[in-house]
Amino acid sequence: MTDDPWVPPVVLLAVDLVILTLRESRLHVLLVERGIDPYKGSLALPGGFLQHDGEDITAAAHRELSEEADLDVEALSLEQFGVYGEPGRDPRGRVVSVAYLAIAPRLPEPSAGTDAADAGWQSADSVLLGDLELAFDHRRIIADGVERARVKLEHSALATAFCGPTFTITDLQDVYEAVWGISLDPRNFYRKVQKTEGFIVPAGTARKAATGRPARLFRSGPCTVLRPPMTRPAEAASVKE
Amino acid sequence: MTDDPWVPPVVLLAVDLVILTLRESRLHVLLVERGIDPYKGSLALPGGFLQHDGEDITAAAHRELSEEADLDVEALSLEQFGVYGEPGRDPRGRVVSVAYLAIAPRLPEPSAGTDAADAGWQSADSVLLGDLELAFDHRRIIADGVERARVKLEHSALATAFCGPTFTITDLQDVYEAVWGISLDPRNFYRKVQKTEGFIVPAGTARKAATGRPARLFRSGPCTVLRPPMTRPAEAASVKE
DNA sequence: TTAATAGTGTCTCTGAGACAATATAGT
DNA sequence: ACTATATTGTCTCAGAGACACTATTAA
Repeated sequence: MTDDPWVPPVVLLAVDLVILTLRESRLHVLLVERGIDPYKGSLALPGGFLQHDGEDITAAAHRELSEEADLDVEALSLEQFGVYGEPGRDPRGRVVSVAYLAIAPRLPEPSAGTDAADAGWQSADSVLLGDLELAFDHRRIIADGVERARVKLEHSALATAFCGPTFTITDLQDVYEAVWGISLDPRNFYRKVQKTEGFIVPAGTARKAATGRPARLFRSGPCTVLRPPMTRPAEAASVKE
Repeated sequence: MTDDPWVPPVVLLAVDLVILTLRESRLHVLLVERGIDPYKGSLALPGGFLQHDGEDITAAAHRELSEEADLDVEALSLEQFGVYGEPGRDPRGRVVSVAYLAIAPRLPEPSAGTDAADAGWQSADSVLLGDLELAFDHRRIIADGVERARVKLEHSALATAFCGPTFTITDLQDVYEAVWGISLDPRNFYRKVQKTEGFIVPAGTARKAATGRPARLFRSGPCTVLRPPMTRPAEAASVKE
């Protein structure tokens, strides 16, 4: 064993995006089908390696976000929530992946029945509980990301990021119910949300559905931290419906 | 411009440890003096590069923890809380650092006045507010780590990790006051802590200080998640004392 | 007895949970 | 009028905050 000067090992750095949205009042996550060989054909999170040596990690996450989904990147919430670098997780070598959580509002349908761009949205329940084949350790990353979203809904105004620019209180309640996987009392929810200063601000009256009283519209307010927080019921590990 | 096959850039991966403890009822962080040239002589967080190519990141954090402080690694709480990989943060090249938060109980003094090993413990206030010269972006990492500790104290039983195997309720209160930087009512604290099921369990009676009624001793209980959480007062950004 | 710290009791107010009642639209 | 949804009230109970009081030790 010679006395070579020690040099630190290098790793490949990647970003993975857990992009969540609501579809039919259920939490969905954006997945893509891998086109190249490690796990080719399997579903995986959007993401990839740093593009060039000087690219910032957050910038890479934003870039992937605008590549994979073509969303208004600036308006989206995007937050780092974990690092995954277990030695064996990628057969190509030592890959360390920084995981980001993004929340997207319900997008307008790509076209008519064109679920080609739509194919990527998968129900979070089926991904987490089902036997869907996922690449790498992406099932765990999704689980961690969803859990992070659940916690953030308690303490921040993140829920409004699931909605469009304006929304009704019922829309907002749907977000909480879908992400937490439980049912909430509409009356208590209404009271709570209204009382929380700066969470949502009025934005006119809606002309919405076919039947029933029209709901008031709101847009997200200035406050990002909810005080007091939204309280998640104790049995919030049960599955909805 | 030729059509070379694109290869992803590589980075050097490091871990940095924010090790917190209590000394004289004030929050302290462990810093070391850098011996080699980037920022040589400045204070920095304990940490370093991965040692070999197959080393797990968490394992590297544990290794650094037992190297820098020689603490009982198994007993310590150690949790990843962020990634710092801005391109310009290290003059040596592209270094991405995974930050860990560790909590250590008050250690027995290294010897008599031997503050050689003691020199590393710096007051968190002076580090965050002061003009102490810190290497890299370590001041921000410390700020993020301290903030993480503050939040975790609300929702988990982390506070007991600052104490020894047994402690009094006043000891525990000191932890909350030091980390949050506020004063708490001893009577309400007592009631709250006692009522929280599984947080702390009795462990005999103390024979403690020179004067006053001896306090009961406790050890940390089985519950790690506090329900309901400890509520941090609103003005918890003010400085204590 | 006094000093010093440990621990208990009480009152009030806010906020969560359960649930009834009213308002406003379309048909 | 009837149906469906939105919005407002009311009651009760748990828990936080403020504060007075009792208990147990050493000197």
